[in-house]
Amino acid sequence: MAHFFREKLKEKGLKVTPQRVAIYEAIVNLKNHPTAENVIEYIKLNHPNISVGTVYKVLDSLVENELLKKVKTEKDIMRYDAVLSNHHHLYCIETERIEDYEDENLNEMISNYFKNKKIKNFKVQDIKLQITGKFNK
Amino acid sequence: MAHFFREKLKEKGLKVTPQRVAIYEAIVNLKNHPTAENVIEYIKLNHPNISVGTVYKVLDSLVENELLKKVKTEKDIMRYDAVLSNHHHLYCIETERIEDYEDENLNEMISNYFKNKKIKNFKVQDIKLQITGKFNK
DNA sequence: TATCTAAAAGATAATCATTCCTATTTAAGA
DNA sequence: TCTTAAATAGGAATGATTATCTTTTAGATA
Ligand SMILES: [Mn+2]
Ligand SMILES: [Mn+2]
Ligand SMILES: [Zn+2]
Ligand SMILES: [Zn+2]
Repeated sequence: MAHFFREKLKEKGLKVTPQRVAIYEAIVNLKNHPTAENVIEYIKLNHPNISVGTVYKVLDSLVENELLKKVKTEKDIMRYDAVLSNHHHLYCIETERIEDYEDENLNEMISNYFKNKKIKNFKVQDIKLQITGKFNK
Repeated sequence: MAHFFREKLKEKGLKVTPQRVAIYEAIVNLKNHPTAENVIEYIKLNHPNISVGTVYKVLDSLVENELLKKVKTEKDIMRYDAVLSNHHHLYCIETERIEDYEDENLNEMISNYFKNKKIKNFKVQDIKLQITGKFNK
């Protein structure tokens, strides 16, 4: 589980520290694309002396090294994602909930569409859907 | 130009103030989905006494009343959009540039796709593409 | 047109997520 | 085990945003 992560750190020349492992596991376990604060709260249970600055620095460096991604939101609080595979997001219009949405057919349809239809003056690297709406219940 | 805006304010029961008009025009003219700071800088040219708090308050209330939209980003600085029609965004991976992308065929294709393919436990209200990549120079 | 008043703007302090700084600790290679 | 560059802890600083309080004003009314 954390083995993949340790290997990735080594690949990138980053030291394997308990803080980095804990922060990564927090993101994986918390689901719902947690904030730095969510991560700190979660980690403090088992790792009470972690420093806030460390959490922010680690999150930043993991994003930099492509072990995490940031999620685009309309808030000034950053949220993080441990799912690196190509997927989309469901944004709840009444809560802060953000869920993953995987859909291989959709990916293919969009990728086909942009194989023909080029956008002028723009080289596409990645396409994600932000699907806003309401969760049932 | 600003006539539409004045009418909309009245509809919503909001007073038509010079500050609101100036802020709205700033967003329209600046393009590139400006930040509050961009707006303040722009407005100060013709309206030197505007208060920072007013700008934030007005932006908030215009979003609330659906005269502006927020743009989703990975930064803790909010950006605003005066284009209300259904459109997508091109995000530059190396600069802060965000451009509008309108594509009626694309909208139709996606809308058709989700007419059949329902997402379980989720009622879709709006779908936008965030297209990341690079602008040609 | 002058008067009235709730809403809005201005000025400035407070908040709080994030960043910065630096002394101390530690992962990991020799 | 020793060494050292990298990382962490702890606390101060930053800066976008929000809150508070006073003054002004848009627009309704007489
Ligand atoms: Mn954001
Ligand atoms: Mn901030
Ligand atoms: Zn995700
Ligand atoms: Zn736009």
